[in-house]
Amino acid sequence: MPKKKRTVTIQDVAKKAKVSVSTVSRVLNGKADVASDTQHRILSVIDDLGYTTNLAARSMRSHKKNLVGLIMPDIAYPFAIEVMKGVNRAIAESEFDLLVYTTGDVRKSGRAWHEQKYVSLLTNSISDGVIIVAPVAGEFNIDAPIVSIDPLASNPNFPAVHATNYQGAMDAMEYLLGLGHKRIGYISGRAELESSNRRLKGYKDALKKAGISLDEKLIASGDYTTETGVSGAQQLLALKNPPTAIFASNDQMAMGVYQVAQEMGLRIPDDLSVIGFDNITESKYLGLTTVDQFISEMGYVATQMLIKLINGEKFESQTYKMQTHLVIRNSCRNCGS
Amino acid sequence: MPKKKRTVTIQDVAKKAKVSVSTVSRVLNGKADVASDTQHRILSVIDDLGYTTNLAARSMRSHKKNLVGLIMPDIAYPFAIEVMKGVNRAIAESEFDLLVYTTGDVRKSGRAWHEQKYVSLLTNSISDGVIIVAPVAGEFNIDAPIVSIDPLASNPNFPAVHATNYQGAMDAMEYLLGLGHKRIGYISGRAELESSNRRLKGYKDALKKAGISLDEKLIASGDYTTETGVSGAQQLLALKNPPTAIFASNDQMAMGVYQVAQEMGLRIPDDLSVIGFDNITESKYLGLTTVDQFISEMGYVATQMLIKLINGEKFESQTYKMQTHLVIRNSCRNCGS
DNA sequence: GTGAAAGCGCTAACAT
DNA sequence: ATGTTAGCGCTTTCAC
Repeated sequence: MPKKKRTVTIQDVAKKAKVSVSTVSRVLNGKADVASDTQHRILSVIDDLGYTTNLAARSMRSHKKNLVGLIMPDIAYPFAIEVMKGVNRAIAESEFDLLVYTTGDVRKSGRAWHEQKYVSLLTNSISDGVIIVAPVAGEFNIDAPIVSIDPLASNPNFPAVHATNYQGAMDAMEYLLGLGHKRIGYISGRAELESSNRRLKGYKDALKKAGISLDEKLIASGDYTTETGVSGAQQLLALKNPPTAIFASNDQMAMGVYQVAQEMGLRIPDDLSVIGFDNITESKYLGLTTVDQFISEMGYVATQMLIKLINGEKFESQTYKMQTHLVIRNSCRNCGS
Repeated sequence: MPKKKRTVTIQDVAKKAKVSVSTVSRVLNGKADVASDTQHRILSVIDDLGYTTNLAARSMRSHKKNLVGLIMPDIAYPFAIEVMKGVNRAIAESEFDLLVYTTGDVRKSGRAWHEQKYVSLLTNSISDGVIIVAPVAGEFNIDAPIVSIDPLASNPNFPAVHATNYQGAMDAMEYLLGLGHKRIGYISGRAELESSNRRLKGYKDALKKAGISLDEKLIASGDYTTETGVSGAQQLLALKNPPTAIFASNDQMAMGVYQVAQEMGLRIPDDLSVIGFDNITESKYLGLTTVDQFISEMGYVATQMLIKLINGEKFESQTYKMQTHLVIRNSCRNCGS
């Protein structure tokens, strides 16, 4: 067990195997024209010395890294974790490895800067392409493959995976309206994201369709964090004429609403119907109704898209829509009363 | 928005700013001795060109990467996610960035090989040190800083973060014994891990202390996955003289036990007491009693240890013990009857 | 089938 | 204060 030995290089292998570095390199890269005799010798030396290729050096020359990067907000964010699971699954089925970068809290300043930095770093340094979850920046001055999940509203430029956000919000609203609710509060998400826009539009259109005029006071603004779910719910429930139902535009905010309802002694769903988009956190155990989207699938699909891009394969669409799905976990006994 | 331009190098910056590459490099690395005039010129060129430094090239020369690697099992594994949150928090407070590598399913073959490969890759290529969660391999032929979380039993060689596994198991057993249980089943974890050993020893010692002789049939072997929780519970409950309580050596396996109990129509905890180590998954919503350990804290602490190692700081202990904590979420009405 | 040598983009002496 | 130059470890022509 040699201790402080310096890192083993291809030179060391070459020397010990009494061949040139180029021959070792050939073996390392599975080139055909190496005598199987030398091949085996080299292989055994590699094993002996415990040599592993220095990725940095390799990628510097060959420009092929077999690595994809995943850039996402702070992983305290459950959505990101779900995505990561899906990405991981696709990676396991591929020849690529995964590098994960987190940009820190969504609300922290400097996020956009981080994101830009990481994208550049990853693409021109060590990875062949990147997946960005809920990005901040809209453009990246690089031409390496990028796929985003839950992209910016303003950015139709590059491939992305979306949920059927509009339809999902409509489904949620139609459910609530069907129960007889007339005053339905809404807590919005990060305004710059497409998902947030589409969900809000679903909310508004559903009201219009039902012939209910929009009351701006019933819309609280949030950013997809539990904290804004709490503050949104407090704001809405403090109204003179509070809503009988609250549609939180994601699951984390729905949890915030749930907390506030508990504190105020409101029973769910009898005193207050709560519905959330996405289904990740504890909400499923608490019986909140949700619009599910198959988040880990989004990661899976995005990864497959990215790999195709990297390999230069063509594929039909630049965007992919995941179906959402209304799940009623709890029904209301005296709704709209 | 120039499209297919090849990647911008330090040379391009130097040329455009009419200085040498070394001057650019100095600016990039915040060296003092650059005229603030040239400094600004260079900075603005960098901005213009959208230049970012090629990490691979840099790390190849400087051997300083400001990156720590986290190597862990497939992230479907909830323990790993918790750890990652803690690591991420420590990273956010530091000058380092985080690279995450997953080695795939614990049960898949080739894991040890992957792990070795990643450790080498990460340490000699792109990161300054690594954290390994629940490792497979016991030794690594590199001398870069390594910290492990939930390490192998056989490996006192390098720094690690443990839970107070023995004490936790004792606490759990004393609780069950205190309820009057005489036949307590046990489902073991991945045998090669220290945590598994210590927990099992706690189980055995607690029985001995209570004067109950060990019945080997009451020990089912598992590997910390829900599947083995299921199979273990099936095995134990199929005994002629089945246990009245089951101590699953982690939370995921406790969930497996819970599932089996449900299927068999056993009420928890009245028909069967179930206790699990760790507290991560749904078990907390289902009222299972658990021995909590503050898993994300383990990630946090491990990261801080690693950073100290990287910076060459000395610190007292090579290992760190996280306290565990028995949480009774559900009490039993007719236990031991 | 194998070796020599150039060079990827960068940093760190060593010059000036 | 700035430029010149020698590599870091690897892959890849181009020889032989």
